[in-house]
Amino acid sequence: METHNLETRKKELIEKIGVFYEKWGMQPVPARIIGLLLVTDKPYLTFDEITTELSVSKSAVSIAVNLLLNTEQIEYITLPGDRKRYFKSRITNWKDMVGSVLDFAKSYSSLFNEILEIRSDKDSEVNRSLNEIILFIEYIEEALPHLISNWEESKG
Amino acid sequence: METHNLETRKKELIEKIGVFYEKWGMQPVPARIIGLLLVTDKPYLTFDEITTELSVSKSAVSIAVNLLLNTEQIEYITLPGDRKRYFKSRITNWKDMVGSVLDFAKSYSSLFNEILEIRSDKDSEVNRSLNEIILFIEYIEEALPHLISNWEESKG
DNA sequence: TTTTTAGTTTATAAAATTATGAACTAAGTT
DNA sequence: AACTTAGTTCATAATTTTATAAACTAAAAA
Repeated sequence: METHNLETRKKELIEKIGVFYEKWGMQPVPARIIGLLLVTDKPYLTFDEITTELSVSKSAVSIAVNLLLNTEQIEYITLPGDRKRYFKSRITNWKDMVGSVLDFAKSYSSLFNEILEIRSDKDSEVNRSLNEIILFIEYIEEALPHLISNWEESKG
Repeated sequence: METHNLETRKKELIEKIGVFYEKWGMQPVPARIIGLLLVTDKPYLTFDEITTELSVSKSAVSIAVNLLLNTEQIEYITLPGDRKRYFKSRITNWKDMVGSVLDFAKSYSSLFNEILEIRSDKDSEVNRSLNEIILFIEYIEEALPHLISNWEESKG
């Protein structure tokens, strides 16, 4: 199989994407795999292509790929009579991401509820703010589906 | 000054808050300071109260407190004729946080624009998704101020 | 002027994370 | 049956992060 190397500019962008995701707590190798799968023009990359394009050990790729599969950030297909897995980014399922932002907001909300319960100074500034945030998150939770469907409509 | 120790349940909640923030990439000590300032009933805590409540060294508190001040997550007041700083959580300014969520979305958007520019396969699935995400973020950016003002109204 | 207070800075130690190579597995090929 | 492929697992090494103690600073108090 012809192994066509990515050019320097693409490699640089992969590093940049890597740093971007690292800042949000992702590990270096998974972050660069995400970048690689977004930058490459090939619809799918194999395990081996990932190791060679990123110059990273098989073990690192193995661990990273499984992490990204578990967190549903990448997926793979297989071809009949071919043991290799063909990986691609799951960015096409980006609407799920919006849902996970909401899940994040809700986990915040339930933590804040716990804080409210333990505080005895019931009418402090902090209590008022925590209450407001909890209510605002509920409001967003309700409004978001409408927002999305409005957007879907607006773009036809 | 009377030093009233926090009870076990509050200490446990501070650890839980700490772990919550750590999962989002925050360092342990800053994460626990955020928790402490949310859980305590005192309106303000001094540097020294933070070190003793969290059983953490002065240097760790010094570094953490400055990090949290720089990222505008806490603030402090001073009292006349008193060299101590009195720290509190900036959670009361939570509406600014909503703005920073948007900033985050915009930084995502500009990264995705860079990816689009470098890709040659202009009508792939990935290109369509990246484009959609960029447009959706623009839409949210426009819609959010209205959403907030509607909420402000609805709660009177 | 000396001491105390309220921190900051720095060198170092301890712990956790990350990456690697080598050995291994399990399926498919020759 | 031996070999190759497509990975996985594990022990170890390298790097980074985090925390500490101790020395330091700058202002205020005694």
